[in-house]
Amino acid sequence: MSSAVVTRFAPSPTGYLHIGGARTALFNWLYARRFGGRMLLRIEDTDRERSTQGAIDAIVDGLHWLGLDWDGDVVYQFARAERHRAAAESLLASGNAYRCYATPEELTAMREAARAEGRPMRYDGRWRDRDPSEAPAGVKPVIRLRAPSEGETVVEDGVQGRVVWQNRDLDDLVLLRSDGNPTYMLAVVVDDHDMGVTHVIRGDDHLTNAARQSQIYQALDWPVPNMSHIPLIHGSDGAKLSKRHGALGVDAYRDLGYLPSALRNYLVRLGWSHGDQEIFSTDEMIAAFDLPAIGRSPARFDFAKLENLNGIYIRGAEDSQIVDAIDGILPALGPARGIPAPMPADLREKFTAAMPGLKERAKTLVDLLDSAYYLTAARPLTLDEKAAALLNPDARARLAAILPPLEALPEWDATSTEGAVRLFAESASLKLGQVAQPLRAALTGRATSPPLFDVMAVLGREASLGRLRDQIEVA
RNA sequence: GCGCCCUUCGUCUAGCGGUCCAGGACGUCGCCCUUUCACGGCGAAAACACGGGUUCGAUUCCCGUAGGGCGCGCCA
Repeated sequence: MSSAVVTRFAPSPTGYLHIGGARTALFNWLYARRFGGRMLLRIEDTDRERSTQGAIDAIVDGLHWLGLDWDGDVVYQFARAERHRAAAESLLASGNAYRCYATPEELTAMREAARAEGRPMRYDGRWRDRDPSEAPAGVKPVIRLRAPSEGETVVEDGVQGRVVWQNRDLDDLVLLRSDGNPTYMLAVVVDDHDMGVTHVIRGDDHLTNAARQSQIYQALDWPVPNMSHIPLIHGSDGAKLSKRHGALGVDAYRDLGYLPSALRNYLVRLGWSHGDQEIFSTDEMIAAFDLPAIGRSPARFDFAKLENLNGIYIRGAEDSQIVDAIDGILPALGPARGIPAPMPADLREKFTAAMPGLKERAKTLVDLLDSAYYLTAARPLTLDEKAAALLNPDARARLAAILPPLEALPEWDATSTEGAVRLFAESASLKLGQVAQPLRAALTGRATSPPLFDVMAVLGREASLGRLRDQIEVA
């Protein structure tokens, strides 16, 4: 077993963990788990201007929430700058790199001229073979890779297949900046090598980088890891996923009421498939996951399908798990609904009691919270005009007439709500629906509301039939 | 502009030369279940971008065209 799989997830901490990154992390995680390997986490914080601790925390939290873990300590790329510099120096020493004294202004002018003349926008190699003695005074050089100018660079991609570039189309990339800091391109290669990464799985926006990185590996005389470039996720209009599409942080999906299990399932099926199977438990995904089954075309993000999956996962979850999940998003959603952030024990009890009915018809936790409105509604509840209108005059009169005698009815068993409701209806010589509709409206104050049985299940635990009557004032 | 990648129902996809007048899922529509909303069941409409090849035979292989995407920074 000399080839144990090592994958890595390497986000740059310049924002939240977005949905595309989450999928990349998931794929790396699945691949490592599938082949008994390890997944490492590396924070690419070499851009000191844009990297923040808040972003690092958001990424770590996001991974935790999604249920993705990593092996070993987190590697911080910036801390390894010395090692990267050494690699650049060795490349200089071996003649595989050279100092370039072109100034940023000069390079910008070069690019603009190239664009204007319709030529490829590449570095022209003006310092590639120039004698260092010609270096202008006062200009700090960068170190560039002396990339092969002829022949081709080939990447045997696990997803894309064999991809070939003509070396003449690839220019001499910068390895070390003039301030002595490594570029991403150098750092990635050195880190992946040092960390023993065997499989690089990332978005296909890195496909071109794969060619250039291959050249660095070759210059360093290191073996090139297996590369797999997975297609990007696009918005519903086919354009690159952006804020307006749902390129939200995973924390936003959590607050939108999605379950991590559902999001994982949705994400794994975006670009990857296993026959006709749509629902995968974590174990099933691990057992079935493989790179060749990943498609090569970009997938559009579809909230409707995510919602459907989420509903399936909500219905299939344990009641207590759903309550826990709700508790988790209360800091974000509770205040607006008047629910304190750790849920009080008594409310938790009500939620749990109502959960069987509640989760049956919710697509998101937010839906569920909305339809559980009656759990926290102020009592007594009034049967307002709107609600009363739902009851036909005849039924309304009979309901009003029958209310007092309800006192005489036996207390119902909270576990047999349906029976109690039927008893209630029969006492008033009304059909079940005739009672249910207005009663539900009264209890929730909403047009579309949770089914009567949910309401009763909870009220039944806290009130006798008689006390229930007191909670509803028929206008 | 140059390079690379992609192209099956609205969307995610199955299909790896004949089993395909193309299968599954979401969504949509209809019916059933239910005196609510859901859930569930049944059913319907809905796709191989276009043009050339190769082949006895192309959704499947090759080449173009069109369309889309990504990259082309001393960002990552």
